[in-house]
Amino acid sequence: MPLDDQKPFHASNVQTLTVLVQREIERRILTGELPAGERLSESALAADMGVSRGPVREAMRGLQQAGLVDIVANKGVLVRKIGYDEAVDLYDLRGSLFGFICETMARRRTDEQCVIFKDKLEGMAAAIRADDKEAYFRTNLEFHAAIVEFCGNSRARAVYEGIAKEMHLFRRRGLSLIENMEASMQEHEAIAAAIIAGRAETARKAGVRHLLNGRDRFLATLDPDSFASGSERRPVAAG
Amino acid sequence: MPLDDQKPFHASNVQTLTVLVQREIERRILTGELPAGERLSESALAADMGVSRGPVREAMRGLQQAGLVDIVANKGVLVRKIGYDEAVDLYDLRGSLFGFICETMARRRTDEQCVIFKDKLEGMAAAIRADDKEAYFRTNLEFHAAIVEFCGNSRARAVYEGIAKEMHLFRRRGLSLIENMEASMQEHEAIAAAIIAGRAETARKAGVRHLLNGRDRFLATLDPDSFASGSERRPVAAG
DNA sequence: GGATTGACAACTGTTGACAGTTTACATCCT
DNA sequence: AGGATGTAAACTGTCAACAGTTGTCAATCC
Repeated sequence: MPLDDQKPFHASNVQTLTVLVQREIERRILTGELPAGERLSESALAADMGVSRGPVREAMRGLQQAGLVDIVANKGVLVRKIGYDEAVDLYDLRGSLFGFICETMARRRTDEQCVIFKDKLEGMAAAIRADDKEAYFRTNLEFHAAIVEFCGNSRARAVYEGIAKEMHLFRRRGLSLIENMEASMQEHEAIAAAIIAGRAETARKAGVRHLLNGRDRFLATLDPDSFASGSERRPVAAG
Repeated sequence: MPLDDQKPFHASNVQTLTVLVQREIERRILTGELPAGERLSESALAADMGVSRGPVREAMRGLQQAGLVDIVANKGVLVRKIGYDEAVDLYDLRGSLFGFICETMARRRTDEQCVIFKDKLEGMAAAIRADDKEAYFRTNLEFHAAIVEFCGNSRARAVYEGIAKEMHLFRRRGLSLIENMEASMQEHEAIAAAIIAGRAETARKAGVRHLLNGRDRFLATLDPDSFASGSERRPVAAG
């Protein structure tokens, strides 16, 4: 079982190979180890991980449904390649989902959640005072994760996280640390304030705006020609 | 190949058994032929469809990612059972998605789309005048499908349709024809007017409201105890 | 009588092998 | 020389068999 060599005593090997394989391939895709557009060979992957082709094929089926790979009959499986327009679409969709999640948390939040929530916020503020971009990046992730977790709508959470993973397929060119921490922080404070106050619609708008701002910041740093090297549309749309 | 016996001349059998099997099982689940909570035996399904277990297992993996079944290691696969709270969550999420889709179509709509769109609307109006509930139900579906297609955000469309499928897991108790056609029609007209006028935010709100009204109409017809016969939470939440 | 234990049956997880398709390459014809 | 054609290698799709686990049921022990 070459996938996890160190096998703790009673680690209860109740983990299917398929799950392990899927997780591993997903990791390789998300880290860019397997770049977008790459053609994946079942045999090669199976041999590389020391398993047979069955689990690999099953894992592929899961990754396809998650939108990380495309499967073409009798040809193979390709790491999905996302064009400019699709990237914009994904940002918009994710923004809408995040807005919904903020709105939902604003409706359902509990007191203890608010406490933890304020903690994350303070963590980010501290990172700004220390001018520690790395720490800000980390607490920023925690802040977002907290919202998504606390919203309490588990299906929304799963969909949101799926879209987020999918976006790694194109965001992996210069892993944008946040440049303008102050602006980002203001948006976070607006979100947090609305959620804590229980103002659902305000929270929604703040959440959407935050992610759309992120979208624009990202697209601004981008030469559109760096996209669409595949079979993609041009930046006509989204008007 | 017992699944599709009639094989047209050059129908290019470039269809994987896995896809066929997945579609068939999905159909059985969506029609209620395989009820929620049912335990699915790979061997039985494989034998029933005249294929081996491999394609069936792969299909299951896809259905799991789609949220239609749960897979438990070494025990089997269960048709997913959705509790009351989860149903509410799904309605909310779907409503938000539909709002986003309406908003997006309002931004991107073309003239010819508007023409087709008005056609569907007129079809519904005609069904109301004829007091033909069945026809209204059908054109209603077409109306919704048109919006989802015309919004142009293919990922949003896929996610939305996935959630819609998932909701068949609990909506299948009395397949609600629309009782109050007039109220429903007014909401449709509000959506259509906003989309045609290009008022994105208005369209979004109208879309969300339409689906939330549908949610409330559905929940009202429901004895909460008819749910949650599984391992589910109670209607405590959503406050 | 009730609980525990052990064996058996059924099923899932995984593998290796076979069949059909695609793709690349070398050969042949124009 | 350039293009078409046929062949072979590589890979995917599918299957049948093996190994390991789970759950059941009966026999045994307290």
